[in-house]
Amino acid sequence: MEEKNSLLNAKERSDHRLRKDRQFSYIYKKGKRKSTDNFTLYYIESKFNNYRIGYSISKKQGKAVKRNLLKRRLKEIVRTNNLPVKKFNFVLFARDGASELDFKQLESQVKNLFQKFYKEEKIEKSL
RNA sequence: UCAGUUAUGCAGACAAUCGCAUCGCAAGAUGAGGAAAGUCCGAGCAUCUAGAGAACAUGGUGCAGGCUAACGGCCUGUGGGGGCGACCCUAAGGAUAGUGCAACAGAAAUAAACCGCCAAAUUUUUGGUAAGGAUGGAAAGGUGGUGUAAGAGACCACCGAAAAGCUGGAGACAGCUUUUGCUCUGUAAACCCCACCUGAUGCAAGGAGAGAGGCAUUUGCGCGUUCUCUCGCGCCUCUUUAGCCGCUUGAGUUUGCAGGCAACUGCAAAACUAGAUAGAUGAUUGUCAAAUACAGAACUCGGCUUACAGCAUAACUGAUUGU
RNA sequence: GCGAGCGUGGCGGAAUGGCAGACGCGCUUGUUUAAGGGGCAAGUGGGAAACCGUGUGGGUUCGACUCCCACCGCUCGCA
Repeated sequence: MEEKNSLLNAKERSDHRLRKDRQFSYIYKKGKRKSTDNFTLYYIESKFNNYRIGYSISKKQGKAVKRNLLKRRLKEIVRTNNLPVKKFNFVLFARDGASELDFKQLESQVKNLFQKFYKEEKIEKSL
């Protein structure tokens, strides 16, 4: 099993990222979702013993610098708190106003969002 | 000291922990901008089956000379405009090559008599008159005089305009002289004329590789159109979502010397390492007076335009006070 | 990244360089009706006024929605 996974993920990088448009559309269409004021989390179960996450930030959020900064901060928050769970795929969608928040506000909102997800799926995980 | 003009520079640094991208066996090394932006111009490069010349078409540029690979850029000047000044702004060829347009107002808009003035007749007419009024963005050069019935470049002085000549300058143009009639409204960011330039499409180009279909045996095809010349080739259409190449060292940068008023050029030396593809720089803490503006490479250069916190430096101008 | 187009009342959408807002929809008032709907008539950019108004700022012109330049916003195409 371990071997099979490593084979399947041979081309994947170590950062557990979703990158293909097809994967995004699939999760938007088939997945469940949870929301806070500025974010929506789409998620779906996966058959692999792994997780992957994608970030979506529309052009309405601002110019390139603002969008890049927001995405970096989201990636940092997800990484340091070890939020995602294996056997799931996620899309973290930033809604209007998200780029105006500072790092601490972002962190509390994203944590909140994942807690909602844990509760729904009955996953035991403490932050 | 106050007010101002011009030019230039910086665009956080260092340390610690965790994390990202490229290269590398590894250790490790390197890792966004002055505008990377807008995509407004000019090129390289690639493809359209190759190239040269002429004419036309299309689009563009527009004071002169120079710089440049090139430009609609830059420099030095000329004319015009603004400022006491340092200095700044300027799409600035041609309106006697032709055509078009100029609403409303006004008597009349490129051609004149509405009011007024003068004369004659005489009770509402005729003739003269562009000085004055009124309209307009624009009304037949302007001001003052002579003159006259009243007037008028009809004549005179000064200013202005046009043409010709001479002088200076590389030239744009400037200065001077003479003559002319003051005959000649504005608009070319209206068509246009003149001079010069100009094939199209953009790395989502395209290439390698892979695949499918159609036409056909000497006609056909080959960069907007036509013609001339030299040539070439079986032709046409479509797919390729993943990956590979294109993908970074260049008309480049810095320093020194030399030439040039300058833009810039020549020579010598030195250093050079972003190349991603859901697209790499973040989080936390400490120190510096503070770290905060505009903002993120996407084939590559040269410009232009626009955005911009906090400063720093140099030269110059005007005013005031003191010596 | 590259390319193309658009911007005028509340909405759609006209307007040779010459009174901005034709025309349609909507809205308001009056009238008709027992009432509503419908019909008919009038009005409808902002402002007390001066005046300002065609995305914004300049320019050309006597005069600009229209021509030129720069910027802003929106839409579409190219995988």
